[in-house]
Amino acid sequence: MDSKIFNLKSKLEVYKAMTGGGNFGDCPVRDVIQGISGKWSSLLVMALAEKPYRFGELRRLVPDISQRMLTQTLYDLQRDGYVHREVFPTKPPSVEYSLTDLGRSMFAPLQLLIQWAELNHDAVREARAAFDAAQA
Amino acid sequence: MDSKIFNLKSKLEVYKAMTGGGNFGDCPVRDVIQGISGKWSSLLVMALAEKPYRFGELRRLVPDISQRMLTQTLYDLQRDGYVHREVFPTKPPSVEYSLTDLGRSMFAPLQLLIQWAELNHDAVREARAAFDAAQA
DNA sequence: TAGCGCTGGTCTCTTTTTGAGACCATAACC
DNA sequence: GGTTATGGTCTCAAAAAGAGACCAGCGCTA
Repeated sequence: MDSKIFNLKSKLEVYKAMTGGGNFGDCPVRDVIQGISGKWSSLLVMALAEKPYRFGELRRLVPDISQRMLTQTLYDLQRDGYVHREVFPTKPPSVEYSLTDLGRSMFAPLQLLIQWAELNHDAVREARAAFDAAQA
Repeated sequence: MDSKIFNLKSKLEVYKAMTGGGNFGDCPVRDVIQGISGKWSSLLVMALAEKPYRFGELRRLVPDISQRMLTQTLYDLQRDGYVHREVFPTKPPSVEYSLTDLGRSMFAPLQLLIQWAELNHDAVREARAAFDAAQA
């Protein structure tokens, strides 16, 4: 009932006003963040932010993803309203995925995080190396 | 082989294997993003951005996290250079976790994503409901 | 002095998620 | 008739996450 996560949220009202009433499953941050923090979500959103892609194109674009996870991640992104899925009646039928307005809206802040990642990749790699060296 | 955190080492081994194999090197974004896109990472970084916390405080603050995952997530965040871990020789010894400069730097864009999540939580929930209704 | 709790973890066991890869129906093309 | 391409699904193994017992050391206190 009185989740401490809500307390955390309260303490973080430095950034926003406190919202009343909340319970266990109602940690908005985690609810939303978890939907886009999957292993492949950000990568796929990043790709679709560039332009719409078809299933096979995405598969070739992100070769490390398994077909199964590509299907599932796109399904989840579609369910959360970030991605639009359209089937074209060609033969064989092709399926195009594109960002919705909500998806584009979400990509704006996500892109900043991605830019940070690109800029600071070396720093993170160095931190890892230093940490592993210290542990050995 | 690191005897410490015996049960938690597999992720580390994967990291090492992939770093050695060069797979992650091909995608800096995924390399970094994956480190902060874990289920609990953003929540813990968010908490530590407010002020340093001790292990037990974090556990009480985020009661849904298991002690095991709290240990591991903090370990991973420390390894990537976002979090500093300091042991104080009190009795019993207490451990304080705080953000590093790199962590604070990363939190800046992360915070924007969190703010987006708070603002658009309702839109995402509605999208989910609509999708589920359409599927039924 | 024998229990009890607090500290920050670790260990084992179970469940959920992810990964690897085979399989499928369709139809055009060779 | 076999090959290619489409966008998937299905199964099984491996990895990650969750639940909860356990641990050592010290202070308290009964």
